[in-house]
Amino acid sequence: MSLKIYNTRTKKKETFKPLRAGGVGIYVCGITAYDICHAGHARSAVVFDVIKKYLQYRSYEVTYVKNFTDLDDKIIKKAISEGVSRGISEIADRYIRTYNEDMDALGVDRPTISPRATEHIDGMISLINTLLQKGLAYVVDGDVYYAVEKWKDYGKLSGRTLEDLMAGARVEVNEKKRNPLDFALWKASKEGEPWWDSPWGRGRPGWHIECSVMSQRFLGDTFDIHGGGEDLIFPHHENEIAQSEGASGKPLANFWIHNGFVRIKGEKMSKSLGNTFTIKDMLKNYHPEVLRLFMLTSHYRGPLDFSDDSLDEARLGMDRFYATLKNIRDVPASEMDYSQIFLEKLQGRHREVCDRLAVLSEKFLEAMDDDFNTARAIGYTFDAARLINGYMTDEQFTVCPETLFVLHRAKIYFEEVGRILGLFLDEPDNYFCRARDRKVGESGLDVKEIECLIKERVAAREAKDWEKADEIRRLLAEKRVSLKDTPAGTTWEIE
RNA sequence: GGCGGCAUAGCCAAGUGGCUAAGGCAGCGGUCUGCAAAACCGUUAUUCUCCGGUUCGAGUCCGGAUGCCGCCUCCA
Repeated sequence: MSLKIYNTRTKKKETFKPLRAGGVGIYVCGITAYDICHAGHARSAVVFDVIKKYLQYRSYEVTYVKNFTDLDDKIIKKAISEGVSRGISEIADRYIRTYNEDMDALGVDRPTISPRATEHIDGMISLINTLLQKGLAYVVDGDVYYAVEKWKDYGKLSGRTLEDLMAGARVEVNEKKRNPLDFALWKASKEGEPWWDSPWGRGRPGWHIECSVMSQRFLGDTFDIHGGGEDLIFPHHENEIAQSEGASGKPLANFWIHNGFVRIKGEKMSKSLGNTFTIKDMLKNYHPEVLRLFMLTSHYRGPLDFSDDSLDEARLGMDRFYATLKNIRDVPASEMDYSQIFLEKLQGRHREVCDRLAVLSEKFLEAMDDDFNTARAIGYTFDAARLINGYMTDEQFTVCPETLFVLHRAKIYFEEVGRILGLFLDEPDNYFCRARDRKVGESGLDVKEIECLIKERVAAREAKDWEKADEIRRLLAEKRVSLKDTPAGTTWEIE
């Protein structure tokens, strides 16, 4: 089996081969730290987190670099509007902190390296110098521009030619530029803006140059995977290629991966449309793994439409998984020893379940190998849940060494899948309590009162006083509390 | 205007030219259950927006039409 990845550069799925056997270098363009993160940031982060986790599962040593843009017009604007004393770094620090909180909550692993643009100004100046020496850039009044006409491959990532771009030019008029498509590598600072000394006077870097410098610094001239949201294909990544390849003469990245956008009611979610919702808001209403499951049940390259209904649906799916996990865990394993059970010795249903689980496990990996098809992979995982539920609710089911062996296998299956997707990491009881407690908080109900009534009902049921039991059920139902009688006792939740 | 993507059941969503078009949610029938819930079993697309073409064979490839969306301006 080999991993295939869709490469934006070639518009094809290609077999993945790392430059260095056993190791993979990934660079993903990170956030500009000037505001609270929204669902779009979450999607991108989760997608690349799963890609990273899967590569690690496949035994690659992954170096994952994701930058923070901590120097930018929007940050400057925010600092000015807030009259912040320490300027842009205070703004950037604040939003980097909230970003990290959000990512930790979502179960997104921290990157291997998270460099900040302002830490690499020297590198940017030296890269711009190289581009000037190579005749790919020019200086005008303290600004430095990249001359796109001098770079033969300009447009190769986004599939556009200079003529295409000219034809559709919606570019601001800037008389300093020789070609309207030229972009700034360095900008002379205006009054009140942060600045750094450079051979071209006091100024600050353009947007694209930081990624060229930081990726080269940590991953080398050429590395394996470069990723980001699909909106970055043009101009950001196109310009990165022009800068990096123009300077080094070597390909920047072998694979370009771009995730699709988050939408609301069919429209792109974006700050300019004002239809964003933040990660923090979503986490108030949903378990983080519900959000992950939702994002991973459609393919990373396609659009993903967020709505309360679709998130609620994802929650039901997640409930299903955790119910299965709870059932497995609640089997009284006690002291029963199954160390003498081996797959080869198993027969009948036990053997059949193990075999089918093994097939599902294989199919899961096949799906992941096919351009990280998490949607299909999760489909097989639902099959596995049904398989195990069926096994456990069968009337022949009894707790015995064979059963424990099979359930142990199931547990391993879910752990393996969960490690790759970043799911099933919570304790089942905790998962359900979190959901319930959240609702209790909203409804203002008294937990002690509810549990007291449940105790009464349990007693009534033991006395086979069905009338009283039903009366209590009805009483609680009026408060939107629904009861479930299971072999392990009565549980409750809020509708 | 230039470039590109998408269109699959009531809804969400996979689908790599060839066995019966994954999976989830909702619905319906059943098993189980004191009732209920969960779970399980069965069922729900003779067909993949429409029209042509290539092929022994197309949801999948090609051309066209329609509709929706994105990039070309900061954006994940």
